[in-house]
Amino acid sequence: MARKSGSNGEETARQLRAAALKLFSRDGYAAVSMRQIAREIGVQAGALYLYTADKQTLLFDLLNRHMEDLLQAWEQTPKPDTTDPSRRLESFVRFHIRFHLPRADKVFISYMELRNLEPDNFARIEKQRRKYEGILQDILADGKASGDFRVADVKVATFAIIAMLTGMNTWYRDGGRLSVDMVEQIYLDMVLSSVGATR
Amino acid sequence: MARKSGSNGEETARQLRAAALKLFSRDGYAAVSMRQIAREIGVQAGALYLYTADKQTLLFDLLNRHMEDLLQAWEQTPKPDTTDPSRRLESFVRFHIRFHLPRADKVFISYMELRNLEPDNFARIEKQRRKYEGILQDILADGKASGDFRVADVKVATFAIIAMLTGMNTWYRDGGRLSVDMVEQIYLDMVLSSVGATR
DNA sequence: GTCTATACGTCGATAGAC
DNA sequence: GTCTATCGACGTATAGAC
Repeated sequence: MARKSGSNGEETARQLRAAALKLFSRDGYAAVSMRQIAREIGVQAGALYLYTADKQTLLFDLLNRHMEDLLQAWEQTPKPDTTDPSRRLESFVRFHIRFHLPRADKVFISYMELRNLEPDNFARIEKQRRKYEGILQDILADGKASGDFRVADVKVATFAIIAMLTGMNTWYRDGGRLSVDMVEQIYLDMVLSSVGATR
Repeated sequence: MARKSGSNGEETARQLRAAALKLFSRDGYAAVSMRQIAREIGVQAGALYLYTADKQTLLFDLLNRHMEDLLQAWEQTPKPDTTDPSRRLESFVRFHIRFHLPRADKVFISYMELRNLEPDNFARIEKQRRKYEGILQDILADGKASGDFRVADVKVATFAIIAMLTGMNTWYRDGGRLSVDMVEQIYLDMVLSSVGATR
């Protein structure tokens, strides 16, 4: 199974994605060269092309994997055994925070480097993003219909809540003043309040 | 006063900033070349260096001017003649939306290109940003102290509200489904609710 | 699987003519 | 104030040796 030498196709491919993620998130896609990425993992620039068709594909793979992981993680999250919109919203908010907080780099490039995707790749990522937003949008729509939420516009509320939650990544740091649990509770309270959820 | 020829120092400098803003916001600082900017305003690349020391200074000037405009605009905004925290928060929210919505490009690069600032420049912009956030933070702290707001953590609430509001720029387009006034009212309601403001 | 070498283009910035 | 010409460095990507 494993190769005998210090090199291994799968392992190098993994290192390549890790190095690209690190450098893209720190310096930005356009500012990072294939030479830098190669240096980071200790190979020559030419060798990278054994693992990726080109730089653009490397970026797309990172974003695509991230969105697939996100959607799959939601699928596999146990759902509350209730139709109560407030409990469903709570479940979504807690999931969102717990998925996004430990993945700051991936979340960051998924937002910042969208414009560096070629049109076809951009469309594919956007489709996944809309699917994720649709989860929240459905919860808000149900809560509005049932009278549990006071929401003037479901689409706007969806954008507002996602922006609020994802903004957490810009300031949260491990070992800071607040624990993940505390932050989670604070944001949960604000989100529920913002849609007038009965508490 | 005005020069007689087709060229004019002040005017060219203005065109330079406008072209840089347009291209940086569309393609990103790192992806835009000085040659592209020069082509955009119809001069040669070398001529740009009459108006800016280098590319980095050009970026810093854009961000610095934007932050100065923001802080100055707030200074000049009439304040409600009341100490009611809800009215002060309303005033801030309306100001934020009306200032940011028509300046999508500047807001965008002020956030996206922060990492392309050299350390000294970054520190200066961050200082201005913190000053702006302090305005909201003070309002929330006062509202919490007076019992008008239910806010678990003032700093977190500040970040959450600014993220929610600024996120508007990622989706709002002129001539869309909702007018500025409608969007303003929707966000205002959500912000007030999120801090449990008495309404 | 990784290397060296290289093709070929573009970069930021400067020098000096006009 | 703008131009042309140019420097030296670096960019992505490929070819072919080992």
